[in-house]
Amino acid sequence: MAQRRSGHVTLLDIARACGLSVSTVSIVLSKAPLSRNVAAATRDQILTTARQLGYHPDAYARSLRSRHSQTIAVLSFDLSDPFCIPVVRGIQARLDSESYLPLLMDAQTQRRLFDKYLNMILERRAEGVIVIASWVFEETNLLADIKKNHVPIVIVSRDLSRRGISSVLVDNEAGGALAMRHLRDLGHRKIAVVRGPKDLFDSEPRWIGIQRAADEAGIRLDRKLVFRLPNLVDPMSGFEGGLKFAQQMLASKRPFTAVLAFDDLTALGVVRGLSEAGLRIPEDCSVVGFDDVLPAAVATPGITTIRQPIKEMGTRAANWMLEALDAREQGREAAPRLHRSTPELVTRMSSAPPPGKRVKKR
Amino acid sequence: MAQRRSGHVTLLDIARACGLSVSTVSIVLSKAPLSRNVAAATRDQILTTARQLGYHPDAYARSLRSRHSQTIAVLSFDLSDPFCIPVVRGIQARLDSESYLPLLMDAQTQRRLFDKYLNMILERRAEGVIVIASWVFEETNLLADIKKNHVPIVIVSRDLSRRGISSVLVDNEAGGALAMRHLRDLGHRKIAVVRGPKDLFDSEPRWIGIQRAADEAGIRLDRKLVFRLPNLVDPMSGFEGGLKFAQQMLASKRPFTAVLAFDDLTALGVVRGLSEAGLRIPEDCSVVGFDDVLPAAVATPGITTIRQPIKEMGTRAANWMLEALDAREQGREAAPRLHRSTPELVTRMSSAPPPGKRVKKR
DNA sequence: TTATATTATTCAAACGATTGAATACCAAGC
DNA sequence: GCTTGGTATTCAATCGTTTGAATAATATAA
Repeated sequence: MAQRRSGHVTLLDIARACGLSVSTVSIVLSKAPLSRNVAAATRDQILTTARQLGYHPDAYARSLRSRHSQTIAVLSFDLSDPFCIPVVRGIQARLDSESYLPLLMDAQTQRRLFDKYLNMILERRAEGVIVIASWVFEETNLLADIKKNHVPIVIVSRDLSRRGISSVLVDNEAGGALAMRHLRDLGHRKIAVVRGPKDLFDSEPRWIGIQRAADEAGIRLDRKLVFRLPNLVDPMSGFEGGLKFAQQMLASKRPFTAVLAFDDLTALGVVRGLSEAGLRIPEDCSVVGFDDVLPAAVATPGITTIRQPIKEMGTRAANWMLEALDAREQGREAAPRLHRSTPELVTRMSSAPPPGKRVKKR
Repeated sequence: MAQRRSGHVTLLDIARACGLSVSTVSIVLSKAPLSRNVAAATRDQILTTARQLGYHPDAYARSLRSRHSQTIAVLSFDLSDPFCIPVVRGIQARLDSESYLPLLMDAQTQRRLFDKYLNMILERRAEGVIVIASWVFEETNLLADIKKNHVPIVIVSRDLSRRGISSVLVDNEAGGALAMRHLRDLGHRKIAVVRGPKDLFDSEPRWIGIQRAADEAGIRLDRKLVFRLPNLVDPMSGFEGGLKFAQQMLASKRPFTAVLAFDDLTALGVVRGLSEAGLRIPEDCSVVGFDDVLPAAVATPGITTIRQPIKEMGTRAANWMLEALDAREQGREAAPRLHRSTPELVTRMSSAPPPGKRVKKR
């Protein structure tokens, strides 16, 4: 384990140990085309000495020279949101077989950190950026710096395709409608709704879908039973919002037999609020969420929800990124794309026919 | 936005645009000591041109030269485990003010990925590694390669201090005892236990603490009501294990009024299993978890649990890392340390006195 | 025997930044 | 007029790797 001035073993160390030049060693260790006419004996000698000395090529030197960082930045707006991890998993799954390293960054819902990481992405010469963000945050020129440097971008959970950025997200409107239709099918007519916060992209289309399906079913939504979450700072605030609004619903004395929540955490908050008031879920009131994240699945009763194919969305984003990188390699510029994944109803235990209308079993 | 052969703006671009040498530009932009005797006019000119051209220093070139990657790797055994994120948050919180970038890596409970990332850590010349791992995985020489290269290591959630690695973890034994004493205080005598899997470091000490507290309270644990989780592959398997064992408990026909679960996900599984059989939590049976992760807090009933100060543990780990880096800077080698955080009982709604023993309110 | 190819290895110039040493300029001191 | 001492800027080497071009040694063809 020969150590030199720097703590790490370099090509030069190996070259010296073998009595060869740095070039030869490099050619062999990086499996360059030329290595096919390096004598087998020499090759073996280099390989074994490298192993003995514990050689690890310096990614910095290599990237500097080769002009490839082999890095794809994954900038998440909030890693503590259970939504993000499956996206990341999907990305990792696709990137695992490639030689790219996903560079995970967590903006923690803070604009300052978002900017800071954007800057690091540029400095670290990431070859592409996958952004997981539902924020609106006046993003007009947030990603401008990235685009200016011709770094391909793919965004998950937000439609920026008209700004020229490839986007993959769930069909929120269809999802909202799906949730509403599920409640209608069960026989509910009086439905409370907790809408998402203003600065979240998903909020509006989901609400539109809900209204559309309500109209189609001839259900009139009681304005007093429609709430709107304040801006979220972390996943817990969705829960707390749901809890608070559940109390308000009850306090309003308006009749309702089901609650359609903006997302799963909100739904869990609603369940808590209603339960504390002595209501049983789903016997006295149904609750439906959105997303299908882990906490919704492991709660009891399990939350009926609209599933986003989260992991698949991540994989798709990674796939597009690889294609964009390929295109750029060939001098082309990949055209921005848009994909709306189809949401899916996951029926768990938090929804059932309204009280006094037990038509289906359970 | 002058682009050169590489897509990025370099010092040379700025130097040319200003009619100065690369050195001067570098000195100004990197705020080197020499910059104090660069004429103010020159300085301004450089600064504004840099901004205009959209200059971002190349981290690779800089690190290669300065021999500092400004990177601390954070290798998590499974990011989808709700335990990991708060640790990461704690690390980020401490590192945010420093110029170090946390390089997040997710081994997804796969040995192969763990190795792969370990290798990347070396290649990317991370200056330190914080490992979040409770695995046993015959780690004898897993981290050997890292140590050989004199990269400081701090491990979270595992005691490797006798192997010379600084370790911060919760006092599992105290936590186990705390949980048991809580149930005893409520009046429980017949308690089922779901032990952790063999290859998880936490399993044994928690079990020891539970037994110790049971002994002290004169509680005899019914062997038929003690279960052991199989090895976990993801957070859901804890849930499924709890669910399955709850069914076995009931099938065994042995009497019990409380369940002490290995962790929160397991506790949630137990709650589900008992609920499906018609038992009410906590009226008919109490359930206690361990860790205090998000799903335990947002479930209804909220899970009574033993809280680990997870974020603080992350912060401490980061702090030690910075100190170790400092020490190394000065040629010293920081001595390995060990900290056992004090666990704390968080009383929620899943625990209450046993049926027929309603002594306390509620 | 000389030219030509093939095989095995090395030279040397990058990549983009940093930095100790060098240079040029100019004023002041003797 | 020559040194001394700032001030302002540049030279040139360096970090560890890659790679097109060059070289050397050997084998094959003419």
